[in-house]
Amino acid sequence: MVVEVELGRVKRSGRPGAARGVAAEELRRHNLATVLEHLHLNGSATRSQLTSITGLNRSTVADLIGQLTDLGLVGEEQGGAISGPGRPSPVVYLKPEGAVVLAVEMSVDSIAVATVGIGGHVYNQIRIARPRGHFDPDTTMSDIAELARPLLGALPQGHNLAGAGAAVVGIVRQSDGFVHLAPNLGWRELPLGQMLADELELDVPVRVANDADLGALGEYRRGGLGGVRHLIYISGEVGIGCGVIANGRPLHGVAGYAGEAGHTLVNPDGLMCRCGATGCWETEAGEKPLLRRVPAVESSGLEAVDAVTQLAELGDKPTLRAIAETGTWLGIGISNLINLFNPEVVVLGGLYHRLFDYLEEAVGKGMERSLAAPRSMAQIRRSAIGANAPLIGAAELALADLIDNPAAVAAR
Amino acid sequence: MVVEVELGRVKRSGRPGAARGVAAEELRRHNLATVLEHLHLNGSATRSQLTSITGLNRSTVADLIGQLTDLGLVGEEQGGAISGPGRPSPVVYLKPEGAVVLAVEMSVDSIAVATVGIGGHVYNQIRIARPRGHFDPDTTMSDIAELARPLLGALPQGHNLAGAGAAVVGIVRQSDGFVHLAPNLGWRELPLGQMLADELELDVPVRVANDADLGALGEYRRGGLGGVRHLIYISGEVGIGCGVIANGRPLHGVAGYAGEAGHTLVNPDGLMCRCGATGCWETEAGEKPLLRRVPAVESSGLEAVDAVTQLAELGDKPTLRAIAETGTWLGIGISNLINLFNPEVVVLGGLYHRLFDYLEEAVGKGMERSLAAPRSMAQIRRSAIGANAPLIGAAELALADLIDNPAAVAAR
DNA sequence: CTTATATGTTCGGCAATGCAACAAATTGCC
DNA sequence: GGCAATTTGTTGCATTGCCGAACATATAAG
Repeated sequence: MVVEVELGRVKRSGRPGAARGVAAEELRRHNLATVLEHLHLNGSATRSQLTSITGLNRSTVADLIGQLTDLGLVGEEQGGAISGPGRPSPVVYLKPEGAVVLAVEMSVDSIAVATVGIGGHVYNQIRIARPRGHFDPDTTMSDIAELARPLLGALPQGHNLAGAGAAVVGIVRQSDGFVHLAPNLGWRELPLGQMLADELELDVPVRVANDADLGALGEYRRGGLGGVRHLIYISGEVGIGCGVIANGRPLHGVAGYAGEAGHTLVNPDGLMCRCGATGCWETEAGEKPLLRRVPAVESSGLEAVDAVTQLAELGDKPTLRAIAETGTWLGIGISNLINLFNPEVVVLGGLYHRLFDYLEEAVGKGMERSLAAPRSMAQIRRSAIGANAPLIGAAELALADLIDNPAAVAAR
Repeated sequence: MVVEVELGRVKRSGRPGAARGVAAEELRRHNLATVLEHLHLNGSATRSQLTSITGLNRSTVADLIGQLTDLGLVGEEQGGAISGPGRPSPVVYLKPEGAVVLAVEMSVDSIAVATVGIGGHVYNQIRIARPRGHFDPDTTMSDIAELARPLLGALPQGHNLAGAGAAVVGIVRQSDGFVHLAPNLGWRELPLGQMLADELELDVPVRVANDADLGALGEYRRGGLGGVRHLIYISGEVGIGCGVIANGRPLHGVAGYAGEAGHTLVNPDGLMCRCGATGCWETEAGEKPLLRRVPAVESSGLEAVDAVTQLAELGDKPTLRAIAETGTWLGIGISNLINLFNPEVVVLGGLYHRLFDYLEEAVGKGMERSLAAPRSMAQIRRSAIGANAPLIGAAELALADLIDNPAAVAAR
């Protein structure tokens, strides 16, 4: 059988777009990354397993593991694995404290911070609710710093902080973490990456990305999806956010606007959207239309979506109908995405994660309009990591730098 | 400045999905591919230019060029380049006969064959019209073989046939050229790659892909778009086909259905589509709705779209209005694609290429509903290579194997 | 206790790139 | 015409990194 093997990425100085050759050191970087990524995604493995998985020679793998050990990223342990005849192979395990990242999430109605070690170990995590509305960016930065401080203080002795990642509800230029627009926070043209770096006073790179894109990344890398390489993550907050992983790679478009599915057309006869156009998906399937369809919600004292959830749990018929109607529109929009991206999995996050049980059937109905073949390949799933998908994704984003080039990053 | 450098792909035996390490030979493959691809896309370059472009050492580049020369793929020439002080650097040029491919296109109302050398040199090309309708696959295969024979015979002495590529109006599994479905040709579940290989009796690999995907590839690689890495190609034939290049890579989805934009929803109040759903994009913006909107067309003796074109050229008001209405719907669909993919360029091919001048304004109007920012980055263009985009793309698909691994392929 | 088996370890070989020194070919200046 | 400055090709050696073979080690099975 023949499979395609894809080498990783290097950073090198040079002008953008130029075709670059590579030297021998690049081989090493790639092979270190291959081993480390396997451990990160699949957990511990014996040396002999790593040998067969990478296809490299025993002696090469031994050398690679030696280097990762020197970098403080892995350790070895005798006798962990089930063994047959022959000399037992030691189990190689990750040391989470060898590479820790700070993950940050700036969502519509909460901010969250977590410390995460390589392998996905979450040391600590805090999320605090915030009322919706526009926040002064500087206040938000200092709020985050205040949440982060105790978490960083609680990390084990001798840990190695390797980076920070942040998810934000807005359009982000990933190269430098510049936020073009975050309507739900009232932010425009903000050098968020730099601001976070300044405020956190950490001497590590800070990466920023869109929350739905990171939700997709989180689900892709840590959602227990096995070999899935094509997935869509749909997050309902105020609007509808959408992150796409195509063939194992996040889709951004030229400036990070890719996946703005909330403002695609599904109903020309629909209402006017806040974007100025008519009939956008999120005006039919977002939070606002859901609440509009539940008459009882305003009379309750609860936060709106909580009230809907509670009514649904009580089996309130009008509420269930409202959810179903919303779900049908959700499914209609998903059918478009299925036709366009032919994914293996569509993960529902945010609002849809909470209401999944009540939505599922109606979503399936709405999806009926998509082409039968791609629909049959696409599985609709509730988010496995729930509300934390963007936060986990932010950690993955920060860890990716290290995993791509362990020697360069861990050496700092 | 720091740029990302992406290494290419290798073929290696092993189980799919396994993380593979790479050895030294892989470096060479990658560097050969880098040099060859640069020449293929940008034409001749001096050795010193190649040195600075690749970032490799002078002596390494000399060695690489030596190997490509031995493979018969390039030659060197003194004095071609403008020179300043210092020893002049010889110009490295491609020898198109060093790697020739056969390109095939099976479209709705024509079939075409071309012989193309590396660097994009088209030796010969034939296209014959066919009435629409369902064709026996075997007849089509022998028709293609008959067209191909004289073209292959006319190739220069000592040429090296390196592969064949085929574009087909249907859903294709690219790994083995298996056609799931080609509704406009009446084909289902057809091992087209194998059939073509058998019929053509060429001892080279045959690659098959969807025509819109290859239209996108053709425009991307040979459409004179410079550094554009995000583009969408929209081909109007009977339906609407759509090929996407995202960050320089074709988007296929898990089984090749990605880009089936023709059956995305734009108008719930619209007509029933042949796919069974209502309000699909192609029922508003495809060829059929266009013809439906031109009352005069049936009374003319011409082939339908030719008649429309002729009426438009004559300035017939009802026809221009019909085209504009179609164009507006086309633009509405494009606005969805712009929100979802954030491309730099949207190339209009097929039907829309022919009617571009009459469509352009209305398309712009339809696009107004997309988000302002991604819209402002997306340029709508008429196809630069016109009706041949899928055919050129088929050649590029076949040449890609060689470019990715010059030593392995050219050695045969 | 022996044998078969699988894996770690060591060391020499090989492939590919980089580097430095030198040679060659051009421009420009006198 | 000659010479310096500049750029690039060429050559030989150093370095990096992977592979393979031989050997050592640790287990299971009989």
